[in-house]
Amino acid sequence: MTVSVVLFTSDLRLHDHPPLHAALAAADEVVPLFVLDDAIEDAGFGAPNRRAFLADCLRDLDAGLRDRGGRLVIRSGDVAEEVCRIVSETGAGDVHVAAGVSGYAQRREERLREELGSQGCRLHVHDAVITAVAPGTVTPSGAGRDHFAVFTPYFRRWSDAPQRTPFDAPRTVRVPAGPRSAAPPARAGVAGVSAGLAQGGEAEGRRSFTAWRRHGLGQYEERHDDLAGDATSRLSPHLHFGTLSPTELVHRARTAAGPGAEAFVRQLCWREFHHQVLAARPSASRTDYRSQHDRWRTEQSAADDIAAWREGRTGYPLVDAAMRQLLHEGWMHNRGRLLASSFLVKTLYVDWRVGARHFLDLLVDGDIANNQLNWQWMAGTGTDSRPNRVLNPVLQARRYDPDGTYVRRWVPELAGVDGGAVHEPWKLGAEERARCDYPEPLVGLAEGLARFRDARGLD
DNA sequence: TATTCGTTCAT
DNA sequence: TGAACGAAT
Repeated sequence: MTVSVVLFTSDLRLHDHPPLHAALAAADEVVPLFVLDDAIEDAGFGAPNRRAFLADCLRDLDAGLRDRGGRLVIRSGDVAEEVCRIVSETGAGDVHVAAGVSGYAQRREERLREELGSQGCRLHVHDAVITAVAPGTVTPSGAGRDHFAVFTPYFRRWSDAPQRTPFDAPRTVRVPAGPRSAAPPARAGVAGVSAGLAQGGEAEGRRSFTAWRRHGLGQYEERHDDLAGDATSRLSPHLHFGTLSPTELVHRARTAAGPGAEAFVRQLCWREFHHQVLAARPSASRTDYRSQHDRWRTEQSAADDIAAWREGRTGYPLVDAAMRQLLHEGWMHNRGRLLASSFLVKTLYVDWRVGARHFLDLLVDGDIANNQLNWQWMAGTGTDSRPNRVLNPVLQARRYDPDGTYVRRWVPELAGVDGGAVHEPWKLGAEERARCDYPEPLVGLAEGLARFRDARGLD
């Protein structure tokens, strides 16, 4: 009787799962294992919204495995130690895991390789699980370059890269009776969760994608930047936890075809672009990818401004609406993310790491590669070739929330102001102004711009 | 084969 | 403005 272990990480699904597929093909029995890693808690990355979503995912994965005659084995502690323990309990000869890109994932892989090797157990690291195209498989043609720093050429090459046909979910999974499992964590047991947090799990992810593909994909190109329309796929948490397979999404979007599908695939590629940058430069999660020699304002020197930004009371309605959506849902519209991050780094001139940390504390899809590199993009220290652009929240509001619906949805103090006037409450008459309990702008846009341009040494 | 240069393009 | 590419050298 041969036994293999499948270590689930951010790939909490049964459909299109190469490690599971390989393990089932080669062994009589498989131990599907998930380890709640103490290291993640200690590092402060166990944000309540993601822990709650993760709880949904683990319950659903366990349910899916039980439907197929198996179960999920859940342990907590140190990942490498727990894997080794399962290996010695079951006599497994092989461990399968998806390749990851973060520093954490790379260290985990190294430790597994070392410790399993000394136990005489083989480690199989599978590419193209967390991304459709594995980082490093597509590189610029010039010598010595290990990753793309510009999106468009990457997109072209990524689009031409071969992709496997998605695997079906297995019909049956035989799990040895021995290994004990902790009960799957309950979402209800997590404190501090956003009231409007989405539900996790593969079944929910597949249901969402199917519905959105039918009703949202066709108009995605025209509508994805419309804040009030809320017409994005909202699949980011499922991609983060791997309850949906990027390979399958690309495959099914390409089958659907059309401009909406192309625009959607392009966005999926942005995620992979950031993954391949981080895989090549793991330090970009903490330090400037391309330094502009900033002397950022910090947690200490800009405490009041930062608090106002976090709580959604900067006095700029669209920024505040976006920040309150984040607090309430643990998720933010992508256009809001760009605007809110530009405001913090460019207008308030606060260190991008402060903003990135706040987003990671709340975002259910909070992902090191996407979050940190998008923040660096907006800070002008990332891969943007126009590092000094500043988004004007009023102009952005006119373009992406022309009639103010998004603002009124999230900023109840302004719910009584009609139309686009809601974006400039400082222009309201004294009487109407007095009726809404809404703050004055934290800083003038011209003043913020001057500070930024001065700090960057621009004329 | 390696370097340079013009062109394209950019969340 | 700078990255990427491909053509020219």
